[in-house]
Amino acid sequence: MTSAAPDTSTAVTAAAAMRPFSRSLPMSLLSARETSMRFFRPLLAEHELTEQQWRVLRALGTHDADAGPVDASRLAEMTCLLPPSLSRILENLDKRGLLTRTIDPTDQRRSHLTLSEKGQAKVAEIAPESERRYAQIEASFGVQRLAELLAELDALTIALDAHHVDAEEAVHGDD
Amino acid sequence: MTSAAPDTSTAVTAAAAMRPFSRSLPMSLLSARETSMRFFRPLLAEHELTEQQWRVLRALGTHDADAGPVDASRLAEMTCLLPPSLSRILENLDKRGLLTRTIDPTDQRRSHLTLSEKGQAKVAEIAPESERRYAQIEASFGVQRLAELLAELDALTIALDAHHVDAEEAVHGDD
DNA sequence: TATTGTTATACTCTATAACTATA
DNA sequence: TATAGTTATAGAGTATAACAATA
Repeated sequence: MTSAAPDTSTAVTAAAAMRPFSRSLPMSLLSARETSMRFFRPLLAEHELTEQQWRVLRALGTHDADAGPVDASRLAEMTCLLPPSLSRILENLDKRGLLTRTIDPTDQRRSHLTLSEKGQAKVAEIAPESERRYAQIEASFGVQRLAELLAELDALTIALDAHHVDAEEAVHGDD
Repeated sequence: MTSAAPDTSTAVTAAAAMRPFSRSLPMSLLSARETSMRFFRPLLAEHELTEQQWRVLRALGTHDADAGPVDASRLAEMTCLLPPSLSRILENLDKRGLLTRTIDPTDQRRSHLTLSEKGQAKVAEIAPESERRYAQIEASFGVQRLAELLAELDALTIALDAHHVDAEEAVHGDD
């Protein structure tokens, strides 16, 4: 190679130095999520629910009451939704009568969010078919194998979250 | 239980019968993706790229030329984008001079999509810092452990995709 | 007649900032 | 002063259908 080589040789080299697109974690996670969501999207569409609305209903529907009441901040974290997005989803579900909001007596800024009876019925209506489709996923990949994959995914999330908590503390540490 | 039991008892039971929200595959995949994307979002924002635009650049940048040219259909599949979304992203990248489109001589409906020199330079500019952040993920979770997780994710995607290919064939089988 | 890709349309979510009410 | 939650705003992607050009 001589100095007559075009500038782009650097670019090509550097791009080629990246891990292949197909072997990147975010992409593998997205592909896996897309293929798994394909099992559920038609079902949600039948019930006129977006994925995000369903996440909220589902989170509230299976929330363990022993774990304390759910407020908007906590629900946003659970469902991977930003507060403004959640706010509008809650407004929508509230209008449809699926949601009950009660103000926290000890802190009037907070609301305790629960499913209304209608909301519980909606989840109950969808649950059997949802579980049936989930069982197809388990059957295709193996129940045990899927359980191990879930455990690894959760371990990854915890490991990486710790990373960001560190970063956040560093920011506040400047105060 | 008597006939006096309220209707909602069924609802509550069925909702409780669902797997916990935190143990559902789509949710675990989403959480894992969110935490991993947190490593890259600030970087992409610095370069004024959305996640989806970056997926396209990245797919084209590391595409193996031996695997044949990339057309829009194939790129949509690779990047998990719907054709209309991809169409606008390509328009955007084209306007920014990052993209080259050449019409397939053997089928004039198709375009062959590649990075322009500027596009290659853009990817090369971002790649080192992107790889640095990826290395942090590997360090947090373990290189080997992450590789195994990726392999399982890809196996899952293949297993579930086969499911949908079957379903699609069944539809066309009615013709 | 089917396929590739774009355009049209309506809706939803994302993201950031600003704001209100409460603590 | 800080926090919980909503509202404002701009922008982008999602999803379906309809369309033009090509095969």
